[in-house]
Amino acid sequence: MPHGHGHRWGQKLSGCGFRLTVGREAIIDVLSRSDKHLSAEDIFLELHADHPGIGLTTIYRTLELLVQTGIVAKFEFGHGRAKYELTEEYGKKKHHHHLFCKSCQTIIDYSDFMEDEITYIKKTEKGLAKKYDFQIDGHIINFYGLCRACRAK
Amino acid sequence: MPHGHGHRWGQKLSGCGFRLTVGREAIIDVLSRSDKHLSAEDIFLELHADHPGIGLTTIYRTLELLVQTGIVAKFEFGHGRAKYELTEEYGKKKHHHHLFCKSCQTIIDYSDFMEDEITYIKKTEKGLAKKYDFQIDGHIINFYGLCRACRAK
DNA sequence: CAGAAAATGAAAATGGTTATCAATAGCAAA
DNA sequence: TTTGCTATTGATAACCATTTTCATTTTCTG
Repeated sequence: MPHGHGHRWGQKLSGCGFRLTVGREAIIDVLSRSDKHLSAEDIFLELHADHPGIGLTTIYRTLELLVQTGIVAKFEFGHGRAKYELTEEYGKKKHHHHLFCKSCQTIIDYSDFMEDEITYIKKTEKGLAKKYDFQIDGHIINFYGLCRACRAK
Repeated sequence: MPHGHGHRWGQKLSGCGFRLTVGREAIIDVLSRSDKHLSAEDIFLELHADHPGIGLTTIYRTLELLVQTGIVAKFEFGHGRAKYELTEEYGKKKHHHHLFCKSCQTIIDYSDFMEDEITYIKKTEKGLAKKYDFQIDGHIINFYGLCRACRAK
């Protein structure tokens, strides 16, 4: 097997002319093993035990690369710290959106009610694309509110 | 007429125990007159001719206050600079969402297809609230893509 | 109008993210 | 396998939007 082509993401990266490095592999590995949304620093800390050599700079650079190549999705929930997770195509999570607690900043993934969403999104995308002459590549749906624990406070 | 109660927002602010100041009035005025989404700096520059005394700090502080009191809505499109606009209740725009061009960062407001959205949102909010025991206060829907001009480049 | 408390401006601090640059590592070709 | 070109990296400094600090000014109540 050609070097670095053991994963879909490896194929994708080398296919785009990027090199397969231990840092990149380690970062994707952390993302693969986690079911949460991780910040750059989360990843840095997680990695630091096994790979003390990998600096924050590399994490940021790699994440940007992975976002560009469609391997990772970046989310900003308005609390000043971007969060990352593998995209549907490269991760193990299915299509989902986010429920964000404004108080404790917990993020809940949900995959419910997707039939309704897909219907709505498809229709809206089509209409918007036509009316505004826009090529729509993606969408974000976030619900904001208070989780049970924070309501009790 | 009691001092500072000439506008709905004035009533809201003083009703919440906040003072009516020239700075706050000027900031809301800029937002009222604009039909775009303004950043703190946009507002600062716009204000600087008539109110050279109002500093960026005050803009940020005031915007936060206005967001807290529900007079202003804050948006982050992932390009590192928050944008603000009056909420439906205090502005003149009706319920709308945003189409964001990833290339030129233009924001298009759209109010189309709202019937579909409201149906979908209502149903989903209700379902999510129940399933995840979440009190949902709001939602964000953004579509990302490329506008006509940027596709031509 | 006086006094208490809130609001403000200037300047410095913060904190996440990005640029710089010399050193290192991946990989294609020999 | 070795070589050589280049992409990649780490450390550090720079960035830049946003916050904090604190002394001063303004608002508003009594």
